Amino acid sequence: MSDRVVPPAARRRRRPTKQGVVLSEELIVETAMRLLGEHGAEALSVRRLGRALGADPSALYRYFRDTDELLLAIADELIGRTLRTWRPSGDWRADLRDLGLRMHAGALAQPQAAVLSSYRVTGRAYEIQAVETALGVLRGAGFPDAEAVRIYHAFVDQALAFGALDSANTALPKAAREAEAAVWRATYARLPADTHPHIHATARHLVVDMRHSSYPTALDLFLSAAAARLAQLTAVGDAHPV
Amino acid sequence: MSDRVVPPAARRRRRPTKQGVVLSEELIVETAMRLLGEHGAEALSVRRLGRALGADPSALYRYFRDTDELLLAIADELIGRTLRTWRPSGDWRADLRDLGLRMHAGALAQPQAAVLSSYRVTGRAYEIQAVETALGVLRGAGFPDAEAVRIYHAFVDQALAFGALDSANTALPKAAREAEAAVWRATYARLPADTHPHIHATARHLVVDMRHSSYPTALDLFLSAAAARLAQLTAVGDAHPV
DNA sequence: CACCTTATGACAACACCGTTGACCTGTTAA
DNA sequence: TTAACAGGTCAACGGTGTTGTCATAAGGTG
Repeated sequence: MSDRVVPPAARRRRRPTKQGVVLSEELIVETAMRLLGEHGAEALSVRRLGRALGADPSALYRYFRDTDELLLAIADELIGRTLRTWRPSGDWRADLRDLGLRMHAGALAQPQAAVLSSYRVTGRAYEIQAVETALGVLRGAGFPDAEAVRIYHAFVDQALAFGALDSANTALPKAAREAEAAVWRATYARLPADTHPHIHATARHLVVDMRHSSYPTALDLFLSAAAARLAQLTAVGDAHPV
Repeated sequence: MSDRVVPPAARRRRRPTKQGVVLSEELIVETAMRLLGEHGAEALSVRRLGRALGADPSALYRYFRDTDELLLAIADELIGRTLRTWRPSGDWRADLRDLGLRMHAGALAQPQAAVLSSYRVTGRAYEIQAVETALGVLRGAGFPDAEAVRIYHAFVDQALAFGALDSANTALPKAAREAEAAVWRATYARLPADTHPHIHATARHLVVDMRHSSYPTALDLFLSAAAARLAQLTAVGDAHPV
């Protein structure tokens, strides 16, 4: 059955479920995100979602072709929330920095959804808007098209990848997370100087540093390198004007 | 039943299965990796693995507490393989570049194991060895301890994060992956100039660039920035010698 | 050699999962 | 007023991870 899903625009009959709930794409996505936030990634199944909504699980297939399409809708909503409050200042470096930090924070706000969706291309409205915006910042800064795309790609993947990595860690069961923190104190900090000189010498820093996300550091290094590259390109451009 | 798994050292009775196979932790991990390599991510289930081994699925629970523990065993083997062939040249930048690319390639070689293990700290032998090695490269290059740790953290997280991101994409069902490729051609490449000027102007580059991993770009930017930072630190160090 | 213990494999069952074809019914447009 | 049909429901299929129970061959002991 491939024509089960009716495009949102064409929906007109809002028939309530047995339990009196009127379904909609928005309500389903909202409920899914609530489930994720409350009970973790494994709580998101078609059946559970149906139960949470007060509808038969199969009713969801009138709104999403399959679970993957639902996941993409969740991802896009996440992007939308991140983008909604962002305002460009005109300084490309500050703008990208702000955007990156917002994406990262947005991922951490919904770790389970971020883990499941960070590596997907949705092709949906918010995502398109985000691409357009970020590309605009880079082209406005003076990056030539090919370079703007390269830098954009690395920038957005870096934000998504770190967001997912840190989200996955956040979403870990409490016991596992504490066990990992203990490893740095109990294992690494106690390695002797003769077998592990470098770890031994820096143990103090490792214990402190490894607790936090390294994304801010990675982001700043990224922006520095991008700025250097822009300066280089501009210099060449000036030497050989079109 | 929590004491189902007998520690490998205590195993003595090697009773063959009905089909004449003698099980072992190594054989199971090997077979799992072969299965993954041959038939993709979705081919790895306890039942399939049992079938491939010529044993009842439940027999695997004598060797691994659950599928997660099996996956960590696979991941550990993966780390070992990645590190085993790496040799430092003495040029810190080339060495880090090589290490990063190897980690990334290693992740892509076993995508689903990478996805599930990238955000974990194991504290096991291979991991410790990797930390010691990478820290040694950075300190050898002249980074002061605190800075070496900062850079190390960002470097390793970046490699892991991109490895996981690209792995997750690789591990996608074929249909979903093709759908994503199509989104760039069918959706993004066709946006009109008046509503989405930046995407429209760079569509040609986007279609080509978004197909590949952006890790090499991100890695090179990272190394450039780190080199610049080192030069800066060294200059300060020379100006104010201890 | 025979006996006993027990590690380990096999079996069957459980509770889930995503998905779909067939059916039924309330909403809506004509 | 009514007929069409969108959309909710039901039941089923074939998969999944996991576990309680049982059978038996391996290996130590005498």
